[in-house]
Amino acid sequence: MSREQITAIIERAVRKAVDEGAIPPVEPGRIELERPKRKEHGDWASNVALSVASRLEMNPREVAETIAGSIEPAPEVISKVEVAGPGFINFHMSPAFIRNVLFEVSEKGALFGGSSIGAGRKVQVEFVSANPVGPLHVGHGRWAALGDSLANVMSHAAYDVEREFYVNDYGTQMQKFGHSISARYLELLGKVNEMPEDGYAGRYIIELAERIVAEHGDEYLELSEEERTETFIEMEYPVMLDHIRSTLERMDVLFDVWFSERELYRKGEVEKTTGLLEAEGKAYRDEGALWLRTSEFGDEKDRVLVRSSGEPTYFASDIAYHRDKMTRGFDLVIDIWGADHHGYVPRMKAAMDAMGYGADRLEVILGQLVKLFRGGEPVRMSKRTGEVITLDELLDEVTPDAARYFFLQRSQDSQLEFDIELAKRESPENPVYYVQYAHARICSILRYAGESGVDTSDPSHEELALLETESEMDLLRKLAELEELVEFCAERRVPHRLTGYAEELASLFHGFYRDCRVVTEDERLTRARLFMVRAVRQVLEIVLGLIGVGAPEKM
RNA sequence: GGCCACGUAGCUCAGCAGGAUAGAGCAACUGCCUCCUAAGCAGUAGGUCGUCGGUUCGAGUCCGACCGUGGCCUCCA
Repeated sequence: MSREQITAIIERAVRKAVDEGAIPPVEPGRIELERPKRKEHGDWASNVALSVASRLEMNPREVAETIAGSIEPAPEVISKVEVAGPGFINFHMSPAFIRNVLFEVSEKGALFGGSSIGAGRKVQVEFVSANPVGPLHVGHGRWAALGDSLANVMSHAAYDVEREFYVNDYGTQMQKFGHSISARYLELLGKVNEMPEDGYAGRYIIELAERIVAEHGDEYLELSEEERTETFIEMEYPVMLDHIRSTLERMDVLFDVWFSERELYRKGEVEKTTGLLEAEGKAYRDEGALWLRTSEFGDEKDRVLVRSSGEPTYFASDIAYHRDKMTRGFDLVIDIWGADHHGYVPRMKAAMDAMGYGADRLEVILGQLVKLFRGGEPVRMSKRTGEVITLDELLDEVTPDAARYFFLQRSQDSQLEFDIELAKRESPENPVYYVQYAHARICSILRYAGESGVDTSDPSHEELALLETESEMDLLRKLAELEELVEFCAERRVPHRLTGYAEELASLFHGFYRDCRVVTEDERLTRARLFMVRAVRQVLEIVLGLIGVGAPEKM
């Protein structure tokens, strides 16, 4: 709120200075306002004077003084305007204005911090989308945390968000899955059989085969390899899919839509899409294959849609899938992929262009991988033996809250080092507890207030003015930042910034707790502080909710 | 070889469309519980922001080259 107000005030001041001939005619341009890093620099700082002065080739300090002098007084909002440094104009908000945030939190409750920047925009976030041929690995956990929190924060910014999981239940990976089970099945029944070269070697495949033997004995022995593979695929992929779903549920990640690749084929969408592209001249035949002219849309070279064998590529069904997304009316589709798929981005964007939807309607977030550590020692993963730590195993050791918090802590552009020992520790080294503890501590204060029978009704404006110490004002200022934070995280797609804010807010609360006692003999001050503490609790709950972890009342 | 990301304190990382004296946690050291939760607080120490050049009034942030790490370069997914 106050950002727009101050921007408008600056614009008027610049115009006034120009009208009065104090500075030559100049457009203020886009006015940048930022939260200064240092407290002495006030609540907001603007560099208009710096940018205007450089265009006018004037002394920036003088320009700043002139603009600052033209600012209309608004004592109920701004207590002080000053020029500092090379020519910044710093704004100090009035304490009364700062305290108003408490009434806003009280009125809006769980909706506090919401923004309307995304209003009217229908967005889909597609993430995880693992092949249903095995358990989720730890990297999937990171992308689940990332996608879900991004969806949360975009929803809070008024985007109409849908979460989707694309089920790759078709094609090569499924065949490998079926073959692998078949091989283990034969092995268990004493038939000499070699595992397929590129099959899945994980222990879970053996478990699936063991269950089949236990339930069905040798009844599939007589089938041809092909029939057996088909049978096992149909029997077991729903099992894996359920498994994946329940793992995600443990992390409280729920999808609105589970979209099946098979359905695309069954409904003829893949064929229809490649046919359309060919009919429109966007795809052509060469050496028996059908190629999409992706090189005309920024890709390095053209890509195969349908192999010379007549088999569509994964790319073809992915295009059909994105075409389907577009027909569902999303203004924007965000795909979260593993960083190892980055080479795939230009061709998918090219396909969006080729279909006439425009590459801009697809955004791809590339999530970097997770490196597991245990007490500082890297946890080895071997694809050959299948000895990986699955997401489920991680969640057996680490609480889902800790896992989600750790996954979200780093920028998606950075590789994540996840130390299992650290995440397990229920101690101050673990930031998730630090934030949750602030919430629990407030709940304890509120319980205490309730038990001691003090008046907990809302304070008057006069009583609220009793909040005046530095630690109180710092805390109030931080509460007011939530809306900007939500907008920032939503627009830049950087949900990891939520954790930093949560820690800052918790830290300011702990500082306040040190300096100020809430429940005291002073009834009016007690009411004011209780009101503030309830607001802090509400905001912590909101932020923890966006991060996707719980807000415990006791610890 | 080409393309992409990353390189900031001993370690793991933030750093908000270029801004004022570069931040946090951990690890190290020093203090603080007759008091609403010490899962807390306060303090000390720790930096040529990979290197070199460029753009700018101003660069950790933008551009170029180089070095290092990881990933991808298939009619695989």
